[in-house]
Amino acid sequence: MGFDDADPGTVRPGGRTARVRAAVLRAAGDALAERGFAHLDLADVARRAGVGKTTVYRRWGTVTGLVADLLVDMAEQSLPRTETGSLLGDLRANARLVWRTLTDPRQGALFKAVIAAATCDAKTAEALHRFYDVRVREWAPCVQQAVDRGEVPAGTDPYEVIRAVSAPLYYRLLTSGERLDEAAADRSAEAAAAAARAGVYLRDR
Amino acid sequence: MGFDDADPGTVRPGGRTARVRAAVLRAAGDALAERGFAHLDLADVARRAGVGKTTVYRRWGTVTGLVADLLVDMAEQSLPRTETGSLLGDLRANARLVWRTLTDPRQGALFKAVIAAATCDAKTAEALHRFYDVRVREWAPCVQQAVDRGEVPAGTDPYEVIRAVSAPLYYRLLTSGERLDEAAADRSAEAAAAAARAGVYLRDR
DNA sequence: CCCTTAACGGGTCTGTGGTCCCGTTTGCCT
DNA sequence: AGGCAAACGGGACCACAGACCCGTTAAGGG
Repeated sequence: MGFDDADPGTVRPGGRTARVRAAVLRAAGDALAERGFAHLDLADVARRAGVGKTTVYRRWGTVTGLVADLLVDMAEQSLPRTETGSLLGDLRANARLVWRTLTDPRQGALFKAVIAAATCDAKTAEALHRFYDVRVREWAPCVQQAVDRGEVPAGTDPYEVIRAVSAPLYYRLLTSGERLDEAAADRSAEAAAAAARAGVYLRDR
Repeated sequence: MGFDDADPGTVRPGGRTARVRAAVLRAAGDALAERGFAHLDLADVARRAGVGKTTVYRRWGTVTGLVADLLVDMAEQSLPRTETGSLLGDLRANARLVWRTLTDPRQGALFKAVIAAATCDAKTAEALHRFYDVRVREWAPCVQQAVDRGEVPAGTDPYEVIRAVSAPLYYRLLTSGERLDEAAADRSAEAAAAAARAGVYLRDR
């Protein structure tokens, strides 16, 4: 007795299994970016990946399940942050990175789709939260450095500052028809820096 | 010859037609809040509304089409803003209104679903943009009043300030697992006010 | 207060997204 | 290197979302 049968792909993760996963996730990203979350068909993903559709259904089961795994994969490939020596410079670098990502045709559409998927399924939402957690952690140190330099008050919450940089860009992407431009990115960095200097992001007040 | 046949519901918009629309939109909102965008079934909406499913398919056709009409309806019922006499007070009132909306179980889920739908269809996205445009326009005057009072520099873009208040709340709702609390609402209002005072939202620089 | 016809509703049909079965390939352990 | 079973692949199968047909109800104009 016992739970002999684990999820497919966990017992023999090497060789073919890994190749199949890579091909399917790649295809899923493409399909998601091109056709959007609502029109995603797992059979189409299988076709693009050159894989049997049974395989996709067996290993991922649903669209949201596939997106969740895609997010795990995306979280693993984190880009390193750049350091400029000032808080505003660092935040601006971060804002422009986000801006470039969201305005890139493939990436922008992909992020929209992934966010849509996360609103429809708890597991996927969890994966999305992890993804952003990784990104925020990567950039948070620049705020601590600013505290050490005396640019912002001690006790400033680094995570809140970093999130404040991205928030306006995502909000605009999702709720506004206006084009995201570089000026918007710089503005969001400046706003976050100004608020941080003013002590808005101090912990427990 | 000619395009005699307009969209259903446009030629005889009174009486039964209006009742059906109201019932269906109400049911759609309920279903969307309960089951989410991905699991929305038009036949289920019809059942909840006490209406034939043929009617729903004929008038709205697709899930995203229905959501788009729901957004038009939502945009029409705009709540009046409150005035407190200071920019920070007004922004805080706005932030708390958004916060209350997003943390309300039904409304919060509904907004998530509606945003998800908008990422999947251009028409729906258009409707969503209009919805937020209405909301932002409703609140923008408080920024102009702050300019008149000398609280923020002349040339400050009112729309940018109002959007800056909502952005962190929506960003957190969508990308973070953490609970949205009143403190977060107040912080977003303070951040927007601080950035506005610092001249971050000045037009054309 | 009719008459026209826009709009609704039940019933039926069909295309396709998703499941299942079973034979084949290939990791991985000894 | 050999063998066991994990994972894959093709294709048949099934359930149901969504289209269609046609008879019924009730707006709205004269």
